[in-house]
This record gives sequence, C-alpha cells and structure tokens, in this order.
Amino acid sequence: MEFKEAKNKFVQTWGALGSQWGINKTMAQIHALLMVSNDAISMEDIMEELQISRGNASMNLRALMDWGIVYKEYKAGERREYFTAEKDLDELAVKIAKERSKREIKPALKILKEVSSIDSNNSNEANHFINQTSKLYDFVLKADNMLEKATEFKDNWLGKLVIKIMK
Amino acid sequence: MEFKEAKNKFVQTWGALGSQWGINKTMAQIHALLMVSNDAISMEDIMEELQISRGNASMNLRALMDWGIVYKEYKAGERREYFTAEKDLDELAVKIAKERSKREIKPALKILKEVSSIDSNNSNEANHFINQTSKLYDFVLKADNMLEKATEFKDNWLGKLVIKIMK
DNA sequence: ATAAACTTTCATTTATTATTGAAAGTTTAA
DNA sequence: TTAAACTTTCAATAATAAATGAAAGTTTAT
Repeated sequence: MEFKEAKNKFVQTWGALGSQWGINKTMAQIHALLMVSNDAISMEDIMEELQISRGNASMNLRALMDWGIVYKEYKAGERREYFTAEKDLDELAVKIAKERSKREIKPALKILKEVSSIDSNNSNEANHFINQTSKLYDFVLKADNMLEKATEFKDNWLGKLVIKIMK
Repeated sequence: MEFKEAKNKFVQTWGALGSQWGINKTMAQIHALLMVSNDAISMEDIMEELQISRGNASMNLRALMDWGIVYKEYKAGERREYFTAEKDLDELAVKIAKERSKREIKPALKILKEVSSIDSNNSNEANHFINQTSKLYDFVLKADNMLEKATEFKDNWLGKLVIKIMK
C-alpha cells in the first residue's frame, strides 16, 4: 500500500467510526485529514480532497472549532484561512469527553434526577421505577465524574502506576 | 409529575441518548422500557406501549439479545415469549463496552495498524502520516484495553481505592 | 467608498437509516 | 398432519439527517 491509498483508507475509516459515535461522517473525515497533515490546509484543499461542497466544509469546520479540536491559522500576507487539528491525543480525548459530557450526559442526568423524584404513592410499579432510575442516576453521575477526573488523574504518580498495572 | 408521565419521559430520553451513540432509537427505547419494568413483558405489550410495528419490535429485541442485555423468558403454560433487561448496571456497562469494542474498535485498530505500516520512501508527508497513525494506534489500543480491564479492576482493593479517590 | 477575495447561511435536494406490514416461517397442541 | 398462535424476514415506504450551491455576509487592500 502506498501513501495516498493509506491516507484515503484512514480518512474513510475514521469517518465511518465517527458516524457510529454520533459524529457526522464529514466532520470526522475533515478531522482525520487534518490529523495526518503535516501543515495547515485551506478550506479549498479540504473540499478538493474530500470532494465536498463549500457549505459542507464550512459548517463542519465550524463544528470542529466549536468542539475545540480544530484551529484556524493565518498565514502572513494571505487572506485565506488555514486549519490544523489538535494532534495531542490526550488533549483530544479530554476535549471530546468534556464536550460530550456537556451536550449529552449532563442533560440526561437532569432528566434522570427529575423522573426519579416522583412520588411513588405506594405503587409497586412506581417504586421499582424510582429505584431503577435512581441507580441509573448514580451510575451515570459516577461515570461522568470519572471522565472529568481522568485528566488530573493521568498526571499524578498513583494514576501513572495504575495505568501501568492496567497495561 | 406522576408515574406514567415520568416513565414516558425516561423512555423518550433514553431513546434520544441512544441515537446520539449510534444505537437506534427504538432499540434504546425498548431497553429503557424493560429496565424500569418490574416484570417481564411481551412483544405485544412493547408494541402497544411504544406504538411500533411487530417487525420493528421483533428486530430490535433480537438486536438487544445479540448484545446480551435483554433476555427471553418463558412463562409456564404460555406460548408467548416475555422479555427482561439486564438490570445490573455494572454488568450492563461491561456488556456494552465489550460489544462496541468487538464491533467498532477492533476493526478500526486493524486498519490503523495497516495504514501505519506503509513504507515512507523518505517522504516528509508520509513520515508524518506514519507517526501520527502509529500514535493513534497505541492510544486506541490502550483505551480499548482499559475498558476490558475495567471489570476485574473494579473488584480489587486498589481499584476500589482509586475509584474512591476519584470521587 | 468600492471591489476583490474570501466565508457563512439556509432553503432545497439528496442520501442514509429506520419502520412498516404482509407473507413466510416456526412451534406446540390436539 | 393440521391448525392455531405466535415470531421473523425483507421489499417497499417513510422519516431523518446530511450535503449542495447560490445568495448574503465579511474582511481587507486600494
């Protein structure tokens, strides 16, 4: 396999993976492309390489910047904007985790708390419902906190040890 | 809010969450419904409660059983099949993690390894590509292993301590 | 101020994914 | 072995999500 083919395969794969995780295909593909590009590339280049429209490129670049995983760059004496991706993978993971937590987990938690706070009226059915959604609330809250703590954790000695043990 | 309303809200929310994570809405809704139901319920009941067709119910129940998070139950003297959900949340998380790893992460790893193994031909571009995809391979592999180890980890004393520290 | 060079927006179109429902399949009881 | 009671399959349809592209908006240089 030669470079161009490998690059294409990577971009396609990353795109497909994205759609399985609720990120749209183009967004993931643009990100993939930027990840493996040595230097910043322009919107024009992205459109050309992925064969997508100007509007599509613009909107998905904006989304990637909102997530904080793609940056604009300006080149001296040029009007055109160039883009680069966050290439530090730990940083990338943290940003994605935070963003998903904010957009998806936090709102879900709010609803879980809400529905688990109803009055059971001594109904057996309702009791089970309250019990189960309360457990779910605790569980999701814990999982969410773990993601948040993961960063700091990774930087302390115990964390490093644990990660080592876990291979 | 009373029970019926809360239950409906929960089912809807869980369904919406599912679609953001690549699981289809109905599948997540059926799962939600079973999670908060005291006892096993029939396909007929599920169709009725979620207002979905027989085919849809059948296919998504099959998918949930393939994931190992919903079980069939037979009631003595009845033809009809009843269904229950895995209600232990740790067990649920482990099963989902394993399934997604198998379906999505493992295949992606295979491709990452493949594309990161090309010959650079001393091209700068290709070198950067190889470097970046190799890092990605290591990172994803590590993350995947962590998920796998999470179960055993949770049961040992060090794990419990760490989880405590992480609040 | 004007125009050139670029980016963003969003109504319309296209592509993708999920759902339906009727026919085919299966199981059990008599 | 037949029929009743159920479940599964899958081609057709509907619903949802993404992409297009042309018009509107911005920025910069002159």
